[in-house]
Amino acid sequence: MPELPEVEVVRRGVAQHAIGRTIAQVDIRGDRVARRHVAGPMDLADRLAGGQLLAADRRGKYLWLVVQTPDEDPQALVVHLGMSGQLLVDPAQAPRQKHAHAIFTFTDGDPQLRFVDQRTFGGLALTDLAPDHRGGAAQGEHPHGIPASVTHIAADPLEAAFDLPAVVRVLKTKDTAIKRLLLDQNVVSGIGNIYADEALWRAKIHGARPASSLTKPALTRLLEHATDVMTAALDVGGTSFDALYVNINGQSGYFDRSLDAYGQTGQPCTRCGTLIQREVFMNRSSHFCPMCQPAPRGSR
DNA sequence: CTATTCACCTGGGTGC
DNA sequence: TGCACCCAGGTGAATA
Repeated sequence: MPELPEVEVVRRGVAQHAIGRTIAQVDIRGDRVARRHVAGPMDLADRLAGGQLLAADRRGKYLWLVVQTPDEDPQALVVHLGMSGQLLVDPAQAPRQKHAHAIFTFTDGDPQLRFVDQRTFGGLALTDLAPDHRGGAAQGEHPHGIPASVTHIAADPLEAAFDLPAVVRVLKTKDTAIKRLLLDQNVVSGIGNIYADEALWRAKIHGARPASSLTKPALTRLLEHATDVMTAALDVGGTSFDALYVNINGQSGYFDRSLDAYGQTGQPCTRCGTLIQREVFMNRSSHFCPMCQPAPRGSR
C-alpha cells in the first residue's frame, strides 16, 4: 500500500521521466479519477493541455506535479495514489491497462505517463499553489509552495520542516490511542497502517495506549522509529505485497522481507519469539507482539 | 470545536 | 464450478 516511502519512490521516478516535458493532451476516462477536481474532468484535461511540468514534489502521501499551464500561474496537479494507484511510464503502443483512468501524452512523443488505479481511492486534481505555512526554519524546501488542497496535511518526518518536539508536545496532550494519532495526517503525515505497526513494534508500544500515558522520551523514540523504518523502506524501493504497488516501471520494492510486525500474524517475534498477534482496531488490522508490546489495562 | 464512524472501490481468497 | 461473503485500507464527509 502506498505510504510515504512508496510515494517517494514514485515521485523520484516521475521527476526523472517527466520534468521539463510539455503535455500534449490528457485522456481521462470516467468521472471518478477527477472527483476531487471540482470543475470536472473536462476542465482538468483542458487546462493541462500545453502545460509544462516544472517539478515533482511531495508531502506525506500527497504527490504533486508543478505545471506551468498556458494561461495561468503555475498550478499543482495533485496525485494521490489512495490504496492501489500507480503512475506508470509506458510507450504509447503498450496495451491500455483495464484501470488506466488518465493517460498523459507529451509533445516530445514517448513515453506516456499513465495513472492506473484498480480501486480508484486515488485521484487527480489541479489546484492553486499556496505558500508553505509549515515551512518555518526550512523555507525553500518547497520552492513552488504547497497545493491549496494539501495545506491541512502536517509535515512528514523526512521533511526539514518536520518539528519533532512540537509533534511530541501535541501527542502528549491527547488521550487518543497512539496508533490513531500516528495515522492522523493532520498530526504527522506519511505514516499508514504498515509503518505504524512497524514503528510501534520497534518502540515496544501497544497501539491502543493513550498517547498521554506515554512519556515524552517514549513518544520521541516512537517517531524516530517511524522515521527510521520509512527511510529503510525507501532505500530498498518500498514495500510491495503484490503487483498493486509498483514503481513507475512496474517493479516491486523489497521491504516486505524486512517487516517485523505487519502481516506477520502467527510468526515468532524476531526479538523474543512470542507469536505475533493480529487484532482489529479502528476497523484496521493491527499486528503486534503481545510480549514486547503489552496491551494497556482495560483494553479489549 | 473535537473525536469517531463509515462510504467509497475491486479483486483475490475462502467456505459451502 | 458457482456464489456469497470477507478482506485489504486512505481519505473526507457525516455523525455523535
